[in-house]
Amino acid sequence: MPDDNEDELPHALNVLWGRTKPKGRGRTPALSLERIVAAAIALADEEGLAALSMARLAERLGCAPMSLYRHVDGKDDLQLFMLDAAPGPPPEFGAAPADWRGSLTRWAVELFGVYLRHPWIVQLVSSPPMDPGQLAWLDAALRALGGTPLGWRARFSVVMLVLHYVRGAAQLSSSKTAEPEEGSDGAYAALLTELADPDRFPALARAVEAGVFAPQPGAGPDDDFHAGLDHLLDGVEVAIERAARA
Amino acid sequence: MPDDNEDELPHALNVLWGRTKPKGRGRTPALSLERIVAAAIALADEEGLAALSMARLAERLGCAPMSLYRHVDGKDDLQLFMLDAAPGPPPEFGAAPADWRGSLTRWAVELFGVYLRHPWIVQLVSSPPMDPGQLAWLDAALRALGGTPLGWRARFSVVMLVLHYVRGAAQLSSSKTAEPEEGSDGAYAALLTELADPDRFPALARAVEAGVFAPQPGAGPDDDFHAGLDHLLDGVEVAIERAARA
DNA sequence: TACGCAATGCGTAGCCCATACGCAAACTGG
DNA sequence: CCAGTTTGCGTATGGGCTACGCATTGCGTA
Repeated sequence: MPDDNEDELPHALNVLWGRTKPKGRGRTPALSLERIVAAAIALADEEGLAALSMARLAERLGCAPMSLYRHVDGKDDLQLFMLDAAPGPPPEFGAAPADWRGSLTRWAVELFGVYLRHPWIVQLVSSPPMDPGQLAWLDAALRALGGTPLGWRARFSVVMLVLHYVRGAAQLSSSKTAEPEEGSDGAYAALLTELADPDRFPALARAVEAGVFAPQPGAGPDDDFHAGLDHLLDGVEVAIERAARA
Repeated sequence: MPDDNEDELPHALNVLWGRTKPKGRGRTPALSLERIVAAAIALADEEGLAALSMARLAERLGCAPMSLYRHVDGKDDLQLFMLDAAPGPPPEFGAAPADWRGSLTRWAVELFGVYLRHPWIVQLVSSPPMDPGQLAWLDAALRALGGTPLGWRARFSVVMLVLHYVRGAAQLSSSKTAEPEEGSDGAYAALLTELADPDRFPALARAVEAGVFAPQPGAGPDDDFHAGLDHLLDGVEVAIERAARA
């Protein structure tokens, strides 16, 4: 693995961006980077990020733990590969779609779906994205705003706003879905009812009393997400109208 | 530690909410929960969450590793205590402040400061908050909207929106600040310049070209945060005006 | 065909980590 | 002074990541 130094980059990036030697002389590989990454993603999806260890991954692939290190520099590098591959391609729209709000909404909804299917992504993200997979999503979001009068800086700000919201909402949604077996929100609501002393937390007690944390009768789990997203995009719309008048 | 079962709660919560036995008979403690939590917070602040291990924490406290387990049920419980203690008290304002926007802005800015001083908080949050420390912040944010015509459900949605944004912005800001020694953003900008192929990522390439990722000459690091927050609150304002007309 | 190079698979071993268990130490009320 | 109680902590177990080096396998070439 320590073939070239090329940079101080995490090596996963050198591979992801195609800085790789041709190499065709040696033994035929029984393992491949793609298989390793796919197995790692499947394992994290099924049993959570905490269950992802090199040993368990090797077991799932039917190879010895140390064999993985021929294709991956270490666990951190493996996670970089996972972050690149898991989201898949972003939604498609032209360079300057007429309906920025619809495009950005579609982008947000699809990304929300990705995070719900791979909850570990949110826990893993720590540094700014530098891999092709995540940059493609970033580019798509910027393109959704291509028809607006916003400057590049404002567009980026808007995209980050939406991105942060999607991540937060997905994290909240997964944590409520994943834990107990049955009435998941119900447990949290009951606990808050007991803990929210009206003298100490007046507003919270009123909110609990109003049933904010109880599951909505006629609403899916994505309805809260859509409501918040609409608030957010209302603010973006204000900014766009303001920019159009300037 | 396994004194009462009281519930299926993580034990840290039983302590935080005052469900504790008086106990005054035994050996004088050389360690205390407060000292342990404070040392753990300091360690995570200085060397990052990855450097927080029971052994290193004990070393810092001058005791044996296993001594910690007399006061804490395990590492997870310790982290619950840290999450409760680290934020400190939220900003104060009355039950229904006249200036909701100013109040919520102050709340967001202070929370942003908390996250910048304790970057590990964002990495640690996974389940909905149930400790007094975090609930106090939640209550304060709900109170900031006390004078608006929004319903409780809408208020909660707005608070979550702001919370998600603050967390995301703080995570981005810390990851850029923490890594290299000098021109931190510069490195990311240079890398993107090299990687953002205009054919593959047209919008991203244009944004890089426009200097979006270069550090602003006459701007502090919080300016991006404030700009995004204002967009967001513009959207909240739209919702409030809409609710007032109904 | 036979040889050597290149690249892979993987066994061993070292270090760090969380923590169950049980005993020794220290203090207090009677 | 003793019994009871609570704390401090030594030992040991099981798991995790991974540096290192050797055996294995296939290709290109003579």
